[in-house]
Amino acid sequence: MDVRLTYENGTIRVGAGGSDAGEPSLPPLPGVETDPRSGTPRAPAYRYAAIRRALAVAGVSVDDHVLDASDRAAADAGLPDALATDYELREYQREALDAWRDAGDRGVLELPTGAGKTVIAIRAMVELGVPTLVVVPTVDLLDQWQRELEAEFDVPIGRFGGGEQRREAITVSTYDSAYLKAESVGDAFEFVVFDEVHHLGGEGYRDVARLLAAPARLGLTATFERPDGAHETVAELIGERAYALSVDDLAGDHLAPYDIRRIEVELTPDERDRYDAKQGVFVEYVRDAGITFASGSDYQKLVRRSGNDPAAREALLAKSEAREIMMNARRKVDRLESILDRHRDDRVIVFTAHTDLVYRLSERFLLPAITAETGATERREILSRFREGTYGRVVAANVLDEGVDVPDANVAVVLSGSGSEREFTQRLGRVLRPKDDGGRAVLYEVVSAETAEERVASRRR
DNA sequence: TTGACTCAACATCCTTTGCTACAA
DNA sequence: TTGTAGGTTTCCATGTTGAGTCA
Repeated sequence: MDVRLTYENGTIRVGAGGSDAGEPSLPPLPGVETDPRSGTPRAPAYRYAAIRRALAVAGVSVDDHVLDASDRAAADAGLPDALATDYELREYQREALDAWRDAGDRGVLELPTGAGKTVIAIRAMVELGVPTLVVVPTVDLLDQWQRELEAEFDVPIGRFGGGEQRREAITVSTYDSAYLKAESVGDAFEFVVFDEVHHLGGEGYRDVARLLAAPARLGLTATFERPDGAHETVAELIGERAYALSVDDLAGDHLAPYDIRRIEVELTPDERDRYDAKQGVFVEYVRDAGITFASGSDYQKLVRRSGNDPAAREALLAKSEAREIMMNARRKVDRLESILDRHRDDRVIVFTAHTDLVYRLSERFLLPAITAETGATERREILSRFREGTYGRVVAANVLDEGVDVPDANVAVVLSGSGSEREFTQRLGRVLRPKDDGGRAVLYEVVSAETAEERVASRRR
């Protein structure tokens, strides 16, 4: 018996081979179901590798055409000979890559920002020598990867995203463009790299991984686990976490040593009155309605309830106002003044959660500001002046957390932020590139005393 | 090519407590 | 009596991004 495998719009079609007519009697194959309309057995494309393994175990001979497009692309580009690198991996990078290869060329590497995840992926591309798709969350990262790959390899680099749709044997793509194109190019790559792979947990983005047939899959992130538990879906699509290092494993060695200093400020009497009143409305509603917050999704229940329960809506609005009061407290701004004084000669990034505060700080301390409203040109200008030293400090909302090439700094001030461990790790990562003078980095965390922010702050650590 | 705009998607959003209806 | 699941079928608000459209 002989089974024919083909790729079709994001699925693997399992059909009879040429040797005998009719449907073959198949061993149980992972993910394969019979399409009710056409009567054809097929599976989501990400099952391709598992199907191949199951058929091999059952001793079934296979007529495999799934990656024909990938093979043609490899031949056209002269792969694998065209891929080479002189770069020597550091010891932990080598260990990480070996762990991934031992896991069957599948899985996620969890390494802190600045640990050199890109070079590990490039080395993996050289070792596999097959057509590869690199998927990233932002256009900024798209540019960075394209530059790196063009510097390293002597082949044209394709690009999906930022207004360009050009496929090559080695191609970089945004998650959004990959989502739009996955069905039509799912058979053209044998290896796929997901940078900042935690994004793949999003409802829509996970389809990108489902529709690609690529058997080799590498996920890169600094923070694999997601509060909503969706990292389990990522593990199913990409593979389990194969290797992990924390910031502390590398600090002092390959990353700068650092201190975290927590500063508590009191609310002003007026802020305290308003905060207690608003927070009280929320807490009272939660208590009366008997809502518990046993799991993360319980908050969603409250939000849904607010759709037709005016009291729930009022409670949420009150909570939102209370949050704003504690996060933008007046004395945080006063405290920032003394921190900026103390670090006159250092390179400082100030992080906030709200854009209003960014502009207030920008006005009061004459700091260049970056928010979502800052255009691409102006943003590049500010970051480049920060890089060359014209600016010694910059203030930003959540913009600089991820996916942007931010110049080196040695002092971070978190005036406000969410309870997200990911956000905190990313912000810390902004000051951890090793310093020429071997100096320590410092992160200040400014928190309003006796507010919910104390809980928020401990959650993210 | 660019810039301004809209739209959709994603992420965070969290108190110190014990209800109510139904099935086994 | 005891133990367990409950329910919705999208979304109070703010911030951020990429893609697409149009001038």
